[in-house]
Amino acid sequence: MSKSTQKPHHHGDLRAALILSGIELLEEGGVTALTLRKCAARAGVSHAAPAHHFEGLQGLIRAITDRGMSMFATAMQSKIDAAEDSPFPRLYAMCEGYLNFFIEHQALANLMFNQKSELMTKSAGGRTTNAAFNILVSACAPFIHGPLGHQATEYAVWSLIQGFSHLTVMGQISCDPNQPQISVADLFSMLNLQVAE
Amino acid sequence: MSKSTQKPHHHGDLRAALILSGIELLEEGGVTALTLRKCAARAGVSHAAPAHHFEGLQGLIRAITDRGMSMFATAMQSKIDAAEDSPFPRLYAMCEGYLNFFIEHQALANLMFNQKSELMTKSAGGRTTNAAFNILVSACAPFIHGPLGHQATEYAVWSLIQGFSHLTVMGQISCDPNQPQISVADLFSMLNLQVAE
DNA sequence: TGTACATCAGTGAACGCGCGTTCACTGATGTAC
DNA sequence: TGTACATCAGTGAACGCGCGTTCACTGATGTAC
Repeated sequence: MSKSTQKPHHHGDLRAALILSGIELLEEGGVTALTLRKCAARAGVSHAAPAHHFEGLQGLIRAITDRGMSMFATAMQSKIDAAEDSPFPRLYAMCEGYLNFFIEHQALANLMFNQKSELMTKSAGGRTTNAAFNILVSACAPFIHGPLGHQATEYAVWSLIQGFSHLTVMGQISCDPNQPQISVADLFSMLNLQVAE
Repeated sequence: MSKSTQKPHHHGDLRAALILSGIELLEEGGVTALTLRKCAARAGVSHAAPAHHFEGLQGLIRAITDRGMSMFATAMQSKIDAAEDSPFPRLYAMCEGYLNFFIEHQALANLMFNQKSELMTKSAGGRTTNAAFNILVSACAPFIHGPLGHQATEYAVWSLIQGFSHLTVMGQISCDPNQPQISVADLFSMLNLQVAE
């Protein structure tokens, strides 16, 4: 709450600081490096302090996941906003945002996508409270057609970019600059997409 | 080595037993449940015994990964062997083996695919020592064509089935029996594949 | 075939470590009057 | 404006736990002669 330039004795926003510290730890040392004690140390408080803000390590992880999801949505949306306003460029921009997020926040993405959750499962209305998945659904919308409907398109696009991002980050798909690098557009040229009339 | 039906005092094949125990622990409790002490207990030996067979926990994890890769290759190959001997059925069979392995060995698959490794990175000749990836490459071979060559086809197929398997296992893609289930064939009908002449 | 000996796999006690959690406490903040 | 008091965030010592690792040991196995 405090906007004073003096560092208040009562931290001010320890909760946010702990989430940030947690993300840093995650990115430096992977999920095994994420502990309450280390987060507290990095935020400059005693190791017992986090108990006032989170329900154990699981609570912190939940908060980090939420923060990550919002960063993820932002990464995709800002790419889309910078793209030409037509279906293919928007789709590719979304996917580039997806891939970049994985590259820039590898361990965080790993944490987010290695939890059993239904954060991204659609409700009957096709929407969810998860902003990131809604962005993906919107980017796919112009391409929905055929007997398989939206499910095939969305799952194909999602699976393709999820798998590609994951394999890239894990070093399975060559990042060697001497090798010809495959682009998102090249990858998606393999997909049978056309703008529905 | 011993094939005697009597349980020998010197375990006989403790190394293999520890790998098996490790896989069981993994599948029961995820990667955090995988410890040397628990593996030893499950294999019925003292907790110091594994040190004679593995270089620490990392060594055990490496051995489990290797075993997992071989199970993974077998899962795909046996599906292919049971399929009609033509390109599409073989490709779909490979993918079903891929998906089934993830479903049946979730935590093991997770462990295998969340390591930075180049196990599956192709050498210049397009082959690798990894049997699983060679199976995937072979299944893709009939479809290679166009200016993008083998890379686009292989990466698209691999990314698609990897993403789909991962998202399915993580519960992101609905497994609700009331929802229309999307099949591997439906998914791959979205991919622009044709048998090269 | 028998004996002596080296090798090797597994034992069990002990160690230090980092972890999450608890608890009485302190000191700053906010509020009632 | 001032005082009394409740609330709340952070402290620091202490706890028990499971972990990997070490080490002297034991007892079975394999080998040389």
